[in-house]
Amino acid sequence: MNIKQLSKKLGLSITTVSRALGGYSDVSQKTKERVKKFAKKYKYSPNLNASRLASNKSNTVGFVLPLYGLNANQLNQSSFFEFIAGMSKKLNNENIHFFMFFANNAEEEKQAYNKLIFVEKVTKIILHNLKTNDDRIKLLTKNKINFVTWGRTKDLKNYSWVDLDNQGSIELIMQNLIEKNHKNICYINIAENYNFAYQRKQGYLKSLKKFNIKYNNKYYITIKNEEPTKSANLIKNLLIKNKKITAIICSTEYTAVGAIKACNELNIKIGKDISIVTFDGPVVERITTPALSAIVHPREQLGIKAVEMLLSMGDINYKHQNFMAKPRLIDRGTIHKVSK
Amino acid sequence: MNIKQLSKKLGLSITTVSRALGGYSDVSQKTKERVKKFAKKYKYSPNLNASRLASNKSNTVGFVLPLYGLNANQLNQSSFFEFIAGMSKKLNNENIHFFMFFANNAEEEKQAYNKLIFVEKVTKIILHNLKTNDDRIKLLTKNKINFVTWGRTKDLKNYSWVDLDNQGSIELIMQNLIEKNHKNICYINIAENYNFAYQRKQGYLKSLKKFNIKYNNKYYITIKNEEPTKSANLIKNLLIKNKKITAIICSTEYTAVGAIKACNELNIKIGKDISIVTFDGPVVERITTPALSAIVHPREQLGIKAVEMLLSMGDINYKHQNFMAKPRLIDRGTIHKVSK
DNA sequence: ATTGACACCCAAAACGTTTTGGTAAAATAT
DNA sequence: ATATTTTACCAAAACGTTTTGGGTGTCAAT
Repeated sequence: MNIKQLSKKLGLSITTVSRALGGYSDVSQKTKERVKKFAKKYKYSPNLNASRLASNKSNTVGFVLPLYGLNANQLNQSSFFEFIAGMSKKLNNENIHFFMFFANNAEEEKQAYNKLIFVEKVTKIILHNLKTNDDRIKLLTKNKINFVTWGRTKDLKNYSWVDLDNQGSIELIMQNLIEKNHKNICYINIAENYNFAYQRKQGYLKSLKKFNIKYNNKYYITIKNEEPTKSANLIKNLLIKNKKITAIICSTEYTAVGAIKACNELNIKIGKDISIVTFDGPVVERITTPALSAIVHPREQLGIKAVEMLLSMGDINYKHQNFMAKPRLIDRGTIHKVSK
Repeated sequence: MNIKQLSKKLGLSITTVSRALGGYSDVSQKTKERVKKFAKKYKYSPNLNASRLASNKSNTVGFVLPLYGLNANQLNQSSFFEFIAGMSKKLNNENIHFFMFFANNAEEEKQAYNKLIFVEKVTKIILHNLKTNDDRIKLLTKNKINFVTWGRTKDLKNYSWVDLDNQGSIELIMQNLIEKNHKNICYINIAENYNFAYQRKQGYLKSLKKFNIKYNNKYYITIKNEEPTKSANLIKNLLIKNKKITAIICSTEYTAVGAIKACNELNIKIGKDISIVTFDGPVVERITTPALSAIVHPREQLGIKAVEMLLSMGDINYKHQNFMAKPRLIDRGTIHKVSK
């Protein structure tokens, strides 16, 4: 069933049918309803290719998912799923399409963005995994693509973003630990060229300052290759050399796996001899006894907000917005009190 | 740059340019090359909407990813990523598009398939998470959609599939365990209405028979809600009541988390007092000391094969094919030898 | 010299929408 | 009663491709 056949059935012109379905005001209420009823009855759904061609609007949000590096064989995949779940909830409601490219390496990722813009002619994109300086922002701005980022660059100019409160969440952990008399707190971060890692470091440093604890550079480690066995060894070394350490904060679930492994091998009791706190790990959180304490973020909400912003960008008087998710610290019992 | 402008630059008709780029034989080799050179030079890429409208071909493979149930907040997300990585490698090469819907519940999932067929007008779909009897196969067959399934129904009639060797992989584990004198082997499965769970059960039973071990119904459990704490409690109970158990096979990584937790809490040493084997868990595998032994599947290869089949379905003399991935058992040291 | 086959090219139609630029009739204002 | 505005509709053009159904010129065979 196409619009021509439908209009014939209705005894109306193609124009009127199209405009009735589009909700235009130059069609009477009565006709609109009749058209919609018929469309439903005959299961008419406009040919998207024709519609997009004619209107020159894609009504599609683009997204590139890297399947390598930070995201490959790693746990934070679940964070993507949550974010995507949020996006798709909003998009399904609004009847907007969602087009995703998958990139198996950096080259494909770059290509994917170009394809989104120049081949798919998508005009709305959600960007994520931001670097402290991110070329993609230039590319999108230059080509007049509406975009919202999930994450931030160091320089926050002229774009809309949603993000976790990276700095705030580590401050929350630090405050909690320090209130329990922890002074020798390790933070195992990932490479700082990811801006969220950079922000978390800032939070770590700021908390130390706030509570008058001297920064000890042995206590701050960045791990590039997150392979758990490797991080386990690093952390083992750290614990052997620095007996004073009473708490470890892990930036990713993979690192937390390493920390657990290290503690097990050294026969250090988690939640008794040492506190471990991690970020958003759906599985590892629950593996130890007691279960790992963790920062939890409403990632789905982030996805919803991002799409909301993106869709409202059509308005002429749209001004750049941002949304920062509130972290929650769930103490499952791996944060212990240290005697003074 | 559109085809009209490009043809003007070339001094050729629109037809010839279109057919040159399409590789038709009624354009001279020389012209073809010239056209392609110009197309590259001026970064011409055909308007997909116009092209699809005119040719009535979508050149798009559809996929529905459920974000609930088995897949939500679970680990086997990584298995999707691997499969998708395979698909996208193949598709990116072939310049075929990949359209994905995300479904947050059963209703949305059903809708998503309908949208793929009737709105997006996709003619090729990859199906997964098959039930032992699966309605979707009827839907697709009825609407003449080409499809390949990842997984199988109980009834294997008239479709092409790729799959893990579920039965074979559990037989592999069983053989390995039994050779090491294990006789009291538990298998923790998930709900049997997923066909892969059903197949694995068959493998379990077959192995027992083969080695003349009597089936003990206390040793076979299915877990519906895979929440690790719950499985941990179930497994704890099991171990307390059945002291003879020397090996546990876990069907999913989440269950393995439960098993690890149970053993830790009961102070049973994994790899010494008890053997644990799991399926394809990228993280949990590596958390224990020694690391969990596991069945590993080449899921990426599965994705590649599925797409290959799907694309070759254009041929008139295509016959249904299937591909079963070979499992590997990686013994990382959690399989111990039992004294006779 | 004529015919047939072949290589190479093209104008126009078609795909199914949306949008433009109207018109006629009805309602309202003068 | 007439002029103006508003309401409700429509024919035709446009979007950028692919496909159809040709055509012309060249070359070899007769």
